[in-house]
Amino acid sequence: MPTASQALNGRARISDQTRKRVARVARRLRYAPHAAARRLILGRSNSAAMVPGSNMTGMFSDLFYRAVLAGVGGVFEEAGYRMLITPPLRSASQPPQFVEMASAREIDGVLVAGAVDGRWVKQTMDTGMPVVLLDNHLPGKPVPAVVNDNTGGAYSGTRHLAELGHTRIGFMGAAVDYPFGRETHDGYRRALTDAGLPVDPALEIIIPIDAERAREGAGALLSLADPPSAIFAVTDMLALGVTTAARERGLAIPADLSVVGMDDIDLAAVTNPPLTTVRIAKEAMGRRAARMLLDLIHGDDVDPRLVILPTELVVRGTTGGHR
Amino acid sequence: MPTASQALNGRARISDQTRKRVARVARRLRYAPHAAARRLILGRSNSAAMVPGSNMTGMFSDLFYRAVLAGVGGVFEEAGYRMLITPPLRSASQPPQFVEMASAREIDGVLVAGAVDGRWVKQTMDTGMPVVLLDNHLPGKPVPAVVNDNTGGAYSGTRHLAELGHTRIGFMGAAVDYPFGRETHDGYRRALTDAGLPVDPALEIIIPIDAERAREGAGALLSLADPPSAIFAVTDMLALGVTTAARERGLAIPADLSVVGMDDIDLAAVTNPPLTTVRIAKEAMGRRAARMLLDLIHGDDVDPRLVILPTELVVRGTTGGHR
DNA sequence: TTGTAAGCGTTATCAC
DNA sequence: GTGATAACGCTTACAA
Repeated sequence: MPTASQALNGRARISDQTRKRVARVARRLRYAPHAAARRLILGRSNSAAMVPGSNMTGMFSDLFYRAVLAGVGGVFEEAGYRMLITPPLRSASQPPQFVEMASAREIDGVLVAGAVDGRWVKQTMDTGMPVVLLDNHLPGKPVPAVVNDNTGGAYSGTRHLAELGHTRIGFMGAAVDYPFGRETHDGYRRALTDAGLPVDPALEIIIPIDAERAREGAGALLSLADPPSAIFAVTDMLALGVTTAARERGLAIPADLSVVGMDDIDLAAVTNPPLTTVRIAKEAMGRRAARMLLDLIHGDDVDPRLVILPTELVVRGTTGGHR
Repeated sequence: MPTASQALNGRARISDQTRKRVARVARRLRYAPHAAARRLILGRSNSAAMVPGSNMTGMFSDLFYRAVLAGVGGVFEEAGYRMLITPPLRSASQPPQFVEMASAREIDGVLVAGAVDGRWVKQTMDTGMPVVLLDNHLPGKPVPAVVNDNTGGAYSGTRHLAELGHTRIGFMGAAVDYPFGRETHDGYRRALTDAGLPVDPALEIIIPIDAERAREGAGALLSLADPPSAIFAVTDMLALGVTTAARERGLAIPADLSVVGMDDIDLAAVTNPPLTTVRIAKEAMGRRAARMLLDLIHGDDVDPRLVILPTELVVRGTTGGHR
């Protein structure tokens, strides 16, 4: 029996002939090793949990996380690791599924994407289970994390509008309870200040990420007595809601209203007109976080603990000079 | 050691005092049983794989499958089962992750939602692993499945329009490679025929499920020399694309164009005007499929193998009489 | 009521 | 280069 194991796993001093014979028989018998038995003796499962944070409404459908997931999946697959996605968080009082999976040693590590209660993260790390945060970080806590430069991204999107001559620039922010919301807001305000523009709270609106809500919100902004001539939205979905609202009011884009989004989802390039946006390195985020987790699992120290990925302004058709 | 096991699992003749003492110590030691060891001896893992079918790519899937997932998750949680979601299908030639997980006995059953290559389903079932299909069925194969009455749903949506006096009723179908596409098309045509209306292929358009594509497609239909006065779309997202296109052309809904969708996603009730649609019992679909899988896992026979859930026409504000 | 021994399927260790 | 043996952590039969 050990011979078979050795042969199949390509481990040790086994003659080529035996190896082939074993392989043939295994195939004929449709033999597949029992995962539980392997992980019991090996002490690892070669799998990790991918946890959709509570801000992640859709799962795969969410265009943002789909790209992130592709990055994570690619690295895992290459490393022979399996990614298990856990269901959306359940009844708040009970520990989420990943906590149980971690304490039962079903997985070797945890990757949390987005908003999560820090308590569960701590509890999981306390058992020695590696955890990496993605698109989120717990300020002040030494939890390894990979995030986008949200502040810098919002800054550059807003600055782009200011440089085009806009002086009344609206802000459509996200009502989410993880740093993304605050950081984008900071970036927007800082850009205004640096451009010598006043901050006007009347031009700021903060809503859940949802194209329909964005449409309504944008409608409100555009109905102002002194409406903005440009709007920075913190995600492309929100920006698309803004363009819809503008269309409904007969406003031409970018002639009457300039719009900048953030993400650069696939859809952004093919809308009419194509969306000017701040590109987030989504796949890179996923890849980086996955590698970090793998390093942690292998016992290597990761440095730095917080990786901040730069954004890139992509100027397309929804922004133009202020008349 | 066995005493501890018995005490914790509430199995046998253990004194209440011992039981409590064991529980206290376990908590203090933060003891959690090792999943791999348990499933090795018990022969089951109390977990099942939830597989997102290959049609679940775009954002449409979001709202539809979220509801389905809620149904599945509820039943599983109640039964003490864990649901593991596998990543979207990878490079086509390799077996998808659920096949490997099944052959390694990592899971006790598989729930596939949507389009899937029948080959992998067969291979999995051949190993004795229970499989249930959800929102999909393999015609002619005895794979247990829970589906919506797509034909009947499309029929009732179309008939509703015919009964309102519309004689030129457009069809916006889904280009997907699982029965849903064909079935909805059948239902539409049958309703026309039964209403004594001619089938005009010029009024039919079949596109990927995507609001943006629907907008373009609807634009084409509405630009016809003799345009339809009503459109039946096979999903709410498509229907929403139609209403957007109509708005762009200055058409009033329902005065100038009646629209019916299918799904009844949450969004449908709050659009302006609210969408008339054919409601799919999404949560019930999930619950039913989950129970079926659990029965199969417990060795019970399920009967019938194919469960077809009825739809319900929900008349709201996007349909009106033909002038 | 409790403790002892066996065994689930795999791999690592060690004689042969 | 190959085969026996032990061990991973747990649960279940069975003996005390």
